[in-house]
Amino acid sequence: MADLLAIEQKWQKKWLDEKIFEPNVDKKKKKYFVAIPYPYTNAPFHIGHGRTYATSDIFARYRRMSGLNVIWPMAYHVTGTPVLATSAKIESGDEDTKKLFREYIKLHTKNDKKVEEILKSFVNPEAVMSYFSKTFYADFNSLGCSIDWRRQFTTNDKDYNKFIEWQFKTLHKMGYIKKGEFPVLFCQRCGNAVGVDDIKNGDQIKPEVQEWYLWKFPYEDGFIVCATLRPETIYGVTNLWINPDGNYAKVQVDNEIWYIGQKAAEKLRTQKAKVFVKDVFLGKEIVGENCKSPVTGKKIPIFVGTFVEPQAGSGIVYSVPAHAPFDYAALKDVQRKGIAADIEPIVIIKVEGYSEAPAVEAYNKYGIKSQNELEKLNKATEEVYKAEFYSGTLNERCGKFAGKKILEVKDAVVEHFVKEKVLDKLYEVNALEKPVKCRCGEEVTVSVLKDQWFIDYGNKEWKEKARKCLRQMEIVPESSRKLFEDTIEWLHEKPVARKRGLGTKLPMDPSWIIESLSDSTIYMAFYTVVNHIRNNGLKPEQLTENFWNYVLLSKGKETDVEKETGIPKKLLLKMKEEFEYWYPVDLRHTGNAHLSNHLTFYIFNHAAIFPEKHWPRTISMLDMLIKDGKKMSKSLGNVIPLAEVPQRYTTDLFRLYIAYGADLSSVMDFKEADVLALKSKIHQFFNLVISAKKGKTVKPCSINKWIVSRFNTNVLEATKAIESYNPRLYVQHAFFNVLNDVLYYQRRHTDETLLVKEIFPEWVKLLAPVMPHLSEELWEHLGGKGFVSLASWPKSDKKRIDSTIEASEELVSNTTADISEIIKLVGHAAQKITIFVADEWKSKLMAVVADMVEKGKRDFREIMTELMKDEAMKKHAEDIAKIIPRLLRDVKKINANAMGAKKEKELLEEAKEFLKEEFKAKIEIAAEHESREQKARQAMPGKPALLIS
RNA sequence: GCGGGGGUAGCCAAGCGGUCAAAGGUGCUAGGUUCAGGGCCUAGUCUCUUAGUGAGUUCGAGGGUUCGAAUCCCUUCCCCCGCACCA
Repeated sequence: MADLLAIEQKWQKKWLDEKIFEPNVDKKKKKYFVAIPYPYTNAPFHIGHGRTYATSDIFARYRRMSGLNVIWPMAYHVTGTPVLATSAKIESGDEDTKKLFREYIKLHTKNDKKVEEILKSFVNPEAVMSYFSKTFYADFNSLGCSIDWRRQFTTNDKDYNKFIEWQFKTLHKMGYIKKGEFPVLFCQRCGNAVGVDDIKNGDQIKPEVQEWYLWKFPYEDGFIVCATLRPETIYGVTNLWINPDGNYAKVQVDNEIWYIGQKAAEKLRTQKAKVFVKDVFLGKEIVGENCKSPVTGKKIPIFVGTFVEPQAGSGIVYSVPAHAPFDYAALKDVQRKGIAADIEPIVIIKVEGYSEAPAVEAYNKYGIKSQNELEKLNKATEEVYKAEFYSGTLNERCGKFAGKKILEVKDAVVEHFVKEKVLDKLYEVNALEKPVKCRCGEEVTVSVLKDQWFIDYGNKEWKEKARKCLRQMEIVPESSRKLFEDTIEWLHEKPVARKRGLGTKLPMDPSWIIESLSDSTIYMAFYTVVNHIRNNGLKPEQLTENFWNYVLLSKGKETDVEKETGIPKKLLLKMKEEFEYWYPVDLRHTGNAHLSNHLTFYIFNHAAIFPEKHWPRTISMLDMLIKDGKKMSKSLGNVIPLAEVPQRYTTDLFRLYIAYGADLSSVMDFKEADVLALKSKIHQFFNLVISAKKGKTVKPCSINKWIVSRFNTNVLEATKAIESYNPRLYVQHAFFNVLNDVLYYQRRHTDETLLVKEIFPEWVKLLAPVMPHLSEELWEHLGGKGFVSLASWPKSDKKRIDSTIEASEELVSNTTADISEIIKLVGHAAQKITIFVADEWKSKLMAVVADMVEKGKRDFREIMTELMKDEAMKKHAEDIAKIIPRLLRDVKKINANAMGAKKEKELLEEAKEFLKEEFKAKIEIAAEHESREQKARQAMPGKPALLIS
């Protein structure tokens, strides 16, 4: 058995040695830029990464063979906190971390002493980065990836920093970067913002920032503050509800006095500049008093509401009885006690399908009797809110907002009244389970960060540009487009910088570091020039704003830039030329997990900075990879490192399995048993090609025409599949279908000359994208010139695709199958097999019926009449009358392409030897009418009758 | 909650108005093979029937459109993913 691993290593070395994947600007050739997200350097690759990279390589190799000048560069992402965290943990002697990384290192290093040395060096983040970039390089190569390695860099390199600074200055000038307040989940003890990962059971309890709106109702020396999620209902307020036994406080908040729940006052401490409790009181102490509506100035009384939770929101709620079932229920309760008799629900929302006041209607419908019937009230509330939200419109009582749809009015209301200083916000930690605690044990709060830097994906013009960019792009799979559209819509201000981590300093404010999702959006442009920067020893300070403006945006004059930076004009021109040749990115291929962040940012940032001609072309995505039905995870111990792939399976086998195992758009379940089952197919293929014998001449015969036709069909289909980013279908045609055809061909025909001379060289090329190593080896064996990786993609010759000949062979193979079946039923081997070919009139019959059914005529009499117009058919009238109903009942039995009795007989005669061999029996072929056998009458076009004896 | 994707034979997974009892793989069964080493080939694998081209019931469930539906429409149940400051 051939040593496939050795073959693979041999070719990987040759590819690198001969630098065949290092393309240069060639204006005669169309370029194709493949840019796969650079990997993050704090853990080794596993086979999940392998799925992304193997499929990328298939696309890159295909494009290269189809004549494009393909470039696929690669770099390393190191910005952010994870690498720092790793180093910190190693330094602190964290045994779990050490153990984990020791295992990682062992994947590439056998020597134990060396392993420990490397591990020790990891206290330095630089060492972690450089170590993983080296192993990544090795892994990419051992996967056979056709990468141009001249352009590698890390995102912490000085020149890269300069590039990112330029990007952010540019965005800042456009007004897309701004400063503002921002609420975050925060741990007071750690003094840090906390993400889901930093929170105990964070992934399960799903902590989030809940935003409450606070309406300020003027009262005495300040305001009574009510929390709501529906600020637009303010016009319908009749009174306030307060829990009589709840703890409340008179609080100084900045320069105002607020009357609010004590718990709320605590929450405000981390959200407002100044919060000072002046006095405390129980809810009942202000029951019966009045405040004023902040929008109408109307008198608003305060009543007892036992349903009010003092800890939630501000601990005081306002009542909108017309639209909130809870409020109406509470109102009825107090009215029963003879209080508030004069209060009537104020209707402010018009809702389709509801009477005047939806809450009143729901209250009656559910038969609610008190504010304590939580279950019914919650149901009623949900129903009313939904209806109001989707089909409600504010009515004439709502001032300048009258006539607006609820769906659209909220933001406008908020914006207006925040300006009027009667509406404010309160943030609260919300989660499926409370309290929410940091890993350190401290309870998580919401803090409002002042002076936070944002990137404003909410900007209207920018969104419009992003939409336009998306519209022009090809999205694979197309079904994901909607998700992109939605993401573009909901994205808004995103914090763009942090205080911690590696990365580029924000040029507007160097105390901040640009966060790592934001520094990786347009870096593909950097690939096009980084080799020149490095080869010419350009210094970071030479890479000024004007330099980038000139090279990447064609702004300014080279002489001016030369003067400013000292970079020779010639070099500037060269870099600009290179950028303009390679840009835009043609293909970005990555996991669909990146859709709602990275990939959408990629679109946004390109749309902002570059002119339309440099906007990205195609994004293709793939789903994740799981192993034997389970997610791969360290804790399950089922992670297969990519570094083990060559030894464990051989690379081409892995690639074939990855490409074939699942559609890109679905989750791939990696089953080792299936991979190994495929192994035999690869060996079969390899041996088939390598041991085929070549004769001198090819004798024309129909089976030869058949294999040529079939092969051309498969080339056509395989090409279509790979063009539409479907590796699975490509492999099915290029590998499995061709293999099956060749095997069948060999049964039918012993001479292999045609295969060796015409089919195999093309087949090997066809397989080169998915199995590049074996293809190179076989290409060489077959006498191909140069590398198959650089050979031209097989062309499908449509003239040689002959559906008649394929159908003819189907007659033979179907007949073979039928014979086997009957032999099996008979239970003994056949001595003589008689094949009766259907008479000519049956073919005519088929043609006529097919034609009529095609035209929508399926009436028995009509068809019969049509057939009887033909004199020759009349004598078969009785048979015809039996056949037609059968055909009509089951349209697929109509053989519209019947080739005729004569042709059928010829073909079977030609296959006589084959059948004889196959069944070791005497074969006789006869026309239906030549025989008296009853069986003979069963013959139909394309389906001869059989008699076995 | 909002948004997206999906439910196909023992399992995985294609198909997305007729050529569909439904590709391919895997599992299982039978036969063959000068086949020792996780081979290879052929056939079968919803039910019944039959010396094959026959009948019935299937593609989460229930309705509908159509001469015809796994494929289109409606209702319903179930599963997965995203909702950010985290790479």
